[in-house]
Amino acid sequence: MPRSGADLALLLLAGFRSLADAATEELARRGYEDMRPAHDFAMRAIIAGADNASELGRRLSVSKQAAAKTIAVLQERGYVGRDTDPQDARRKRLEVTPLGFEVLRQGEAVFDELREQWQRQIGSAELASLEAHLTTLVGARPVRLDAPGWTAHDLGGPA
Amino acid sequence: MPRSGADLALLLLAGFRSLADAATEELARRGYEDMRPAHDFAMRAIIAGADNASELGRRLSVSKQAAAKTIAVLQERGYVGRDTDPQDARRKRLEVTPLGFEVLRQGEAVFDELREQWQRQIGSAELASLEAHLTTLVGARPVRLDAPGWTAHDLGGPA
DNA sequence: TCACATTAGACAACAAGGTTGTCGTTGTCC
DNA sequence: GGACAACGACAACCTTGTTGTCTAATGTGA
Repeated sequence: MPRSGADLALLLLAGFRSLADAATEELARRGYEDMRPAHDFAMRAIIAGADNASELGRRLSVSKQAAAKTIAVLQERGYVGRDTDPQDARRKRLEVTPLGFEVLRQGEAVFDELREQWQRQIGSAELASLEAHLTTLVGARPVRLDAPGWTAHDLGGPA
Repeated sequence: MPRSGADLALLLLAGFRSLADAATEELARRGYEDMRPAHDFAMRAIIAGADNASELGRRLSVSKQAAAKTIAVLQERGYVGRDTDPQDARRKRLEVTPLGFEVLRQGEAVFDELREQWQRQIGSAELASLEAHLTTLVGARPVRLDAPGWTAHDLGGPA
């Protein structure tokens, strides 16, 4: 049982990686290779209204150039489409394709399965309370997505 | 309250980032700029016996070349020293310097403070149970540090 | 209406932290 | 002694970020 604060941090990271790695693996098994959480986040942001690169960058707290790179990947794989905005010739309007929606749907299903596994392991009430407590803690000191950055190395994993 | 598996994953990530960001900020405030969790992990591994680059790579589930790069940074900042091994001329023996130990000590103090904050927020018993449950879950499906990599972008933050 | 500031997106250069592959040197084992 | 393993160094490259600069399009205020 961890006692130090550092152990607690590591535990949270391990929990996240455990879920995320399993999800990525399963998604790859289902034919969606190289899907990464960031792609998921980006697509959701696009759906939520960030329909151009600059806006997407702002939503993800990332430079517009970085957002453009992510979009390029997503577009290459057919998950998002892009066409010029009739209202503003500077903009390229983004939209998630049916294939993109399919990936999102499957990703959600995979995560839900993983959560059910956890529920079976520690019990429904316990998992719910764990989530509730974490929500309290995180809510009290909200994640600063614009905080100093973390890289794969920081997070204990190879890239 | 989160219900989906994806929300759970995000919650864990948010928890980690919340702690880690706060710790890095505080450490920077105390004069240790550019300290990253990876540096901390690496130093601990060195202390735990990974006293050469190849071994450090293995412990961190990272290539020996990547480990060497991390060591170079740590050495440059005076946190670790290196000298040739009298027993084996191929090896360069690593050792954490007093300055390195000082950073580790302060890092620990910072994390412990953060943990205490959390304890005050949700209660000692609750935090302990959260940790215990997470340990169970993570232990049951151990974090694969050699799994497909996660980058800062994946983790929702800029680099 | 015209000048000026702002914005979108493209492109280039670079940083950090990884990867693989190669190589020379050193150790170990039969 | 010779084959093989392992250490560290070096180089090339990938990914995901970052700035900075540029052009084209748009908005705005005198």
